Amino acid sequence: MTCKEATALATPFTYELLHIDKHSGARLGVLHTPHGDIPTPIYMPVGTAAVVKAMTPREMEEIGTKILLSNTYHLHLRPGEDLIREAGGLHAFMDWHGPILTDSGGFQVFSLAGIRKIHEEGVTFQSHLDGSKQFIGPETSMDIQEALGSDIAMAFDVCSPYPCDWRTAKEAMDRTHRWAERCKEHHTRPDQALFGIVQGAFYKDLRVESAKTLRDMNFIGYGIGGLSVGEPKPVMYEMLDEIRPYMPEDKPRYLMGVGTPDCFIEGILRGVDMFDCVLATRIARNGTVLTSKGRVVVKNAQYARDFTPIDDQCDCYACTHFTRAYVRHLLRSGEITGGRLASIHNLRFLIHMMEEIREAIANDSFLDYREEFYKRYDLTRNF
RNA sequence: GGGUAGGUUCCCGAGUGGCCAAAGGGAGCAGACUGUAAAUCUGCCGUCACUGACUUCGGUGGUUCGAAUCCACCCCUGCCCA
Repeated sequence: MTCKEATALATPFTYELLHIDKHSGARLGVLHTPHGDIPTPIYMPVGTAAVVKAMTPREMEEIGTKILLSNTYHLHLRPGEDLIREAGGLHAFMDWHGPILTDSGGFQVFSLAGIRKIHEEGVTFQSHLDGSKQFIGPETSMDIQEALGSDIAMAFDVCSPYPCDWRTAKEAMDRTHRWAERCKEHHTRPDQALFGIVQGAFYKDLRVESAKTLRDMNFIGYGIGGLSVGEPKPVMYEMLDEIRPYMPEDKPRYLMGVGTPDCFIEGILRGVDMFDCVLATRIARNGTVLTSKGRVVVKNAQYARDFTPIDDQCDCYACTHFTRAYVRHLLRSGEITGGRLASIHNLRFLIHMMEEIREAIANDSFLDYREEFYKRYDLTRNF
């Protein structure tokens, strides 16, 4: 046994598959991390800049958050990982003592496409903050994530757009695999798990190849990247169906960036364990809330005199104390509290949904839950 | 009473003979948002029978081929003097 293998055995990370729903195949599990256990399936709220926008860690805890996301690229540029290390790591810095997953910066290579150049070595880009020239490669990303001290680090990947021709998708995928190898090679922290990321755009052969290749690299868990980048939902579901047979049963699967209620259900049905998404908090600040009956653009005029809660089925602070009319008033007045209340609600909505889903899976009734959901939830406006 | 600045589409405000249904804000209305360059962005915002027509820039009358823009008088508002 090599030293590295010994460390791997000693790693405080384990995924336990607790139960598989008899009828749907949905997975119920738990991920043990140094900062606590995470029941799966799980929704992970996103705190890009070491904060879930408009929320305090105490509030995150109150709504039942089990794990947060943060971001390598953004924290690297500001305030810098050295400062965060000096502060005692990301957990101490932001006063969140539960598990944290950091995205590698790979998505920013994709979303900030206009100001970067991808080479084999890594990515050179212009800082979106001050225009200065920057570089992040697989090793840099690992160094930053280790300095941040997140519980789960993601490999530095190349996310291709939709649509994307096969050759470009293949190149992005191959590079993702080479970079995954380099990430694994460079990564040292035994108290931090490293997840590889499946790519392959919207080509079944590539997705399968990617899933197999990464499986053979033996990561602790697997991200499924490059989805929900503008493709129709059925296309995404098809990709999930395709790779499922090649995803290790005993490892967690994380569908990156996905976060509408219906995508949760369809993802879980296809074996996904983890999700993250900015949608809930972003649409909240922009005046839309999620409810058990579907989305409600609460800032619209029709709710001016609606003195009922955002969602009468919800137990969150916003729903148990305030009305749609009031939240709408705050949102329209540009009052920070409007975005805060809507964020509290939307996050709680998704977290609570996952709680219900886990219970349904435990009872082998996930298909019934799914049917009920589609019956009551209006999807005519996309999510 | 005298002087002076001004009255523009819901509000503020630009326009000072045709390119003006009239810049730009704001407000309002709606849409978008899926590993957060997002408390952001986009569209509409006089009326209608909407690739066109009609009504509008304090009021009335006038000059002109043509007026929110020029002239006369009137009404109103701010400021200064008495």
